[in-house]
Amino acid sequence: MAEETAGETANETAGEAQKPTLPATSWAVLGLLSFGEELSGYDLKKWSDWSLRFFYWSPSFSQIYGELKRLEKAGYASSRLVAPESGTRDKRVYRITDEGMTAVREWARETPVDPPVLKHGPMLRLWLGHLLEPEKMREVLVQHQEFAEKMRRRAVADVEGAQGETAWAYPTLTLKWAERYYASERDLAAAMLADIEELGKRP
Amino acid sequence: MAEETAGETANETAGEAQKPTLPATSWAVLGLLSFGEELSGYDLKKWSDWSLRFFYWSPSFSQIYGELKRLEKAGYASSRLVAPESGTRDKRVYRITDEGMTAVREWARETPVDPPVLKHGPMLRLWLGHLLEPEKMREVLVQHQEFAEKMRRRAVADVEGAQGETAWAYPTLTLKWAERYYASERDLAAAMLADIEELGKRP
DNA sequence: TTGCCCATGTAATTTGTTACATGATTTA
DNA sequence: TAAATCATGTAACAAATTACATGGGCAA
Repeated sequence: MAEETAGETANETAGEAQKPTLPATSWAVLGLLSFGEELSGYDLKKWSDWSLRFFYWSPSFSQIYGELKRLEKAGYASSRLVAPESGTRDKRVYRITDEGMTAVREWARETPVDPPVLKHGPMLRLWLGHLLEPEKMREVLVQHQEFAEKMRRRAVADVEGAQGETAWAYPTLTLKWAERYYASERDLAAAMLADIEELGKRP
Repeated sequence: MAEETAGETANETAGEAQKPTLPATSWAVLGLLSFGEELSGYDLKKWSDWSLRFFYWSPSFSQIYGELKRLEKAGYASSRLVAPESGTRDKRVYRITDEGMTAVREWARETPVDPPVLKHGPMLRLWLGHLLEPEKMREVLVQHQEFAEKMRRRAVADVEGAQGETAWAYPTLTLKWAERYYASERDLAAAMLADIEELGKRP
């Protein structure tokens, strides 16, 4: 069986060096590098934790290290070892190459738009409402609501921090999107709480 | 390094048979079975494709088969082979056990609420706006908008289908949530399109 | 009567996480 | 001066996908 046929036979035509097809996470890491800084794996993790986190899950340290190796092998990034100055251990820092820039630009421009991946644990549990007491359902929703509000606030704070910096115009735009997204998520939880109330009244 | 410390040393205390800690996907599959039907892997995939899909990614066939084996080994589901009647090949069908019911109920009630996992490809690309022409950005957003509207419509259609069936009260509730969620997603894309327009006018 | 889709799985591979190892630096 | 924390990685493992194998019914 084909199972979600998404062909694309990775062909090795003639002698041309074949561009490897990278998963989205690689592009995310290369994207972080595309802003031009020379960064270590640790830096990248930290940065992705507070930027990508709003709309894209932040990969673990170990995966970032792995992706960096892959990107370097593909010629999309180069690295050098930084000698241990006072107060640091030696470490490897990465910088995007010209080919990397070309590749990530191409990816951002040409990749087909595909649906976001969502794994909404709270909704999964509410879908199984026949297994929970209404009280528990409310608890789940309230906690989710609080999470959403917390995220919204963070996005607001970050937007204010980046205000006016034209270099960060697009990241700022996605932060504004995040602000609205988490506001909506919060309101949707409230609406669902109301729906449950309603269901309880006239069964 | 501890890397996202989330301890929980899976201890094998004394002689008591230890409940295995299952990942969310297992619970999703067991949740499908918790409605009481006797179902094959294929059935489950189909059903999850049109129900869970709105708020939880639908696992592949092969993963569902794997989860079923695991659930059976854990004693949460039992299976039997159905002989090939006319027009069918022989197949294995699964049914939830009493222990499975207890376990999934316990999970739904007691598991800590954790944040949804989101991998929003379109936003990732817009975050990298410095790599795209505004025209391309608009294209991405419009396509995402169309996807969201399509999903919203499907949710609406499904809500209508399930109307009134009290057995499906909670699944229906989550469909209503999905309707609003995808409406919001669509509107957020529209708002972002406006923001980009704005950015273009006065740089 | 051949090609195609439904159906049921297993195998190989990739993606991603958690656990572990190591050293240096701050802080109690 | 011991413990917590920052920093940089590797190794082992788990989760999830794609590819492959197989057979039956149906439509051209």
